[in-house]
Formats: sequence, structure tokens, C-alpha cells
Amino acid sequence: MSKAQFSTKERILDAAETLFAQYGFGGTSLRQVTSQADVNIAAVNYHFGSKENLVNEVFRRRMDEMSGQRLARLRTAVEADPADLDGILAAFVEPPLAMAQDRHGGGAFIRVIARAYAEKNDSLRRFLSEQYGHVLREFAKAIAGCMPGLSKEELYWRLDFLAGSLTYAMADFGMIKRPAGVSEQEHRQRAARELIRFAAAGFKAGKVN
Amino acid sequence: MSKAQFSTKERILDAAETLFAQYGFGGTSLRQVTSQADVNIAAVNYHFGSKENLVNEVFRRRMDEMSGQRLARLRTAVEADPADLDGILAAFVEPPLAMAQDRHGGGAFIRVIARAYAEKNDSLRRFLSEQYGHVLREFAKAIAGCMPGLSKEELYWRLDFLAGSLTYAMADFGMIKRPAGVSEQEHRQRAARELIRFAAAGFKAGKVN
DNA sequence: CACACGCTCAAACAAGCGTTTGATTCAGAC
DNA sequence: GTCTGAATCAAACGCTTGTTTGAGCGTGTG
Repeated sequence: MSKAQFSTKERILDAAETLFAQYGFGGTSLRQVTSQADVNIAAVNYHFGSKENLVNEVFRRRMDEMSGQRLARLRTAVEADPADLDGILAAFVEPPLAMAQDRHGGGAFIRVIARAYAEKNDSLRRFLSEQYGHVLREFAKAIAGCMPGLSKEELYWRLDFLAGSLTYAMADFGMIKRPAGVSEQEHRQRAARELIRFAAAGFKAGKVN
Repeated sequence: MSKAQFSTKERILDAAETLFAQYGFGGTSLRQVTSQADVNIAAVNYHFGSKENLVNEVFRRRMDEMSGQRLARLRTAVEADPADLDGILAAFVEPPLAMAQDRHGGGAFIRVIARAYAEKNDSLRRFLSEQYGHVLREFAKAIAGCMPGLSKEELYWRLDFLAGSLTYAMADFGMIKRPAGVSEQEHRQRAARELIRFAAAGFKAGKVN
């Protein structure tokens, strides 16, 4: 957090990430960002050009890392046992949840993703689907390998449901609150286990009708 | 939409609902609302007192209806067969989905709910949990009746996952798009069936660990 | 030393925000 | 006819927004 250790650019990105997670993109002013980053207000437009560019940069910084982790874990899971659905779902669910509990780096980033979907920023969503859509397709392929009876359509429905549950859970939108006495890390790990269990059973459900 | 047919208050509520669904609460200005409603800007504060009050009223108008439908369907489902989890989940899932496809009334309202969670408007969330928290508790009780082995904690986790999937699906956040040639009504019904199937299997999953 | 360049700063910019004001309109009561 | 009170209106309020400006800083090069 000290001014000496991190560059102005990094401090702005960190502050923006935290505040976007808390208040959304539209709900966060550049004055909030620059104040928290201990930086002059003009620095944002100097380093990023505009607020919209800042939003994109906040994403780019973390998204590559997360997608890479997901794909790497997917590959090792499939190599170990291509029929292990739980392993595949863990590869999908755990990197974002791990990131969510990582305090130093993008602990807030996960909530920013949820924001992005909720605010329906079309240009941002297009950016995400263009840049990272192949990750979802990889997972769909792997899951299809586990579940030969499942139609492609059903598979995508259920991936949507999983993504919804994950987003919701990660953003603390729901009723479940971390109880006192339980560390945040334990809470996140519990969430991952519960979600994997829930989703695995859901994916294994018989065909509708 | 004509000025003669609906009161100023109703026109403001309709316009606000539509715009809130599209741009969020913070992203919608009162000038947008009053312009779309063909009403003077001062009318909002005259009839509602403040923007925050307007937001609450947009919710109150539809939420009572939706909660009533959910509870009514829950009661008949439990009376018919207290062990029928699918019936209980249908009582939870179908009223909002039906509302989402109702073009005349709150077709936009469902997305407004998703917004509400995403924007983490604390006062609004408090309002919702105070006014409509008992509905969730009723469902939790009914589901617990079906699933005697499930701990209260796990039950709430899974309700959160269901709510996440439902919100996500209703707001069209996901990848699944309605194919050409499929009516919106068919699409919504498909969504309901798929989600119930998915969630029922998830609820029936064994304990974690 | 002098010049140049990357960077930071206080200050101002126009535009938009939610809200308030005070005048005006208009139907119904007496 | 007069009075009343609800409803609507144009205009302005003070404030915050994202962005721009131009001066000034410090560092490294020639």
C-alpha cells in the first residue's frame, strides 16, 4: 500500500478493483479511486486515457491468470481421469474461489466479474466472451466426455446454472453469511465443496422429460 | 402508454421499471424516467418523495404479487404431496419465470431483481429481506420436510445456489440464447424445467464429506 | 549547465445529477 | 362567484461527475 513500493498505475488498478467490487463501475467515482490510491485525480486519464479504459485494464490484469489456472487444472484433471466429473467441476470452480480468498491479489476481482454481468455492460461482455469464451467451450467438451447421455443443449443449460450459482456465491449475494469464528478461507473452501457437490449432482441428473 | 389511460404515478413506475432493468438503479436518471413517462421531472419527488422511495415502490408493486404466488403454489404443492421436492421447487421457480414472460406487467421486473442483488444497494436489500424473508424461510421449511437428512446449513447453501441459478437464468446473463423459431414462452418453460431438474438433483445430493 | 521527457499537481471545465421552488392550472365544495 | 387543494410546470438550486488544462517537479541525457 505504500507509495514507494508500487507504481501509480498499479495503485490505481488495485484501488479501482476493490472499489468496483464494492460499488460497481457506475457507482464508483474516479475521485474515490484516486483518493484511495493516494494519487492525483488527473493520473487516471494520464495513465489510462478514460474511465472505460481503466475498467478494461482491471479485467485484463486478472482474467488471463484465472483462465490459465482453470485450463491447467482442467487438463491435469482430464489426464488423471477423464470420467471424473467432480475433478472437472473443481477445475472450474476452485480457481475463482481461490482468487476470491487471495487477499494480496484480486480478492475483489471475483466480485468485479459478477458486477460486469449484472451491469450488462455490453462492450465489456463482448470483450469477455471473445477473449475467454474458449475456456467455457473447453469445459463443455470435457464434461460432455464424462456424460455421453447429455445433449449439448442440456449441457449448456447446466453450465449456465453452475455459472450463476458460482457468481452468486462468490459475490456474497445470497443469504449465507460467513459465521463468526470461521476464517474467510475456510468459508470459501466450504463454498467450493458445497457448490461442486450440488452441481455434480445436477449435471448427473437424468434428462428432462 | 397514452397519457389519458394511466395515471402519472403508474406511468412513472412503468418507465422506472423498464429503465432500471436495462441500466440499473444508479445508471438510470430521473430525467430518463420522466422523459420516457412523458411527465415533468418534479412529478417524481411530488409523488414518491425521492428516488430511493421510487425504487422501493417499483419493488413493492410486483414483489407482493410474486411472493403471494410462490406461497400459494407452495401450499398446494405441500398439501398434495409434502415429499414432492420437484413440486416445491416449481413453486419457487415458476412464478418469477412466468412473470418474466408476462409482457404487459413486470416483464422487466425480474431483471430489476437481479440488478438489486448485483448493485448491493444495502438499504434495498434490507428492505427485501425484511419484507420478503419469510417467503424463503417457508420454502426452507418445506424442503427440509422433504429431506430429513439435510442439515440446515447445507439447505441454505443450496437455496443460495438455486437463487443464483434462477437469477442468472432469468436475467439472460448466461450463454444460452433463445434459438430462432422458439417462442419466448417455450424458452422460459424450458428454462424452468431444466432448472428444476438440475436443482432437484442438487438438493438430493449426499452430504459433503 | 541546459535541455528534454515522464510524471504529478491544483484548479477549472462543461455536463449531468437529485431535489426544491414558486407560479399556474383546474376540478370540486360551499 | 369564491375558495381550496391537488397536480403540473419551467426554472433554478447546490453538488458531483469525468475530463482537461497548464504550470511545476524531478531525473537522466547530451
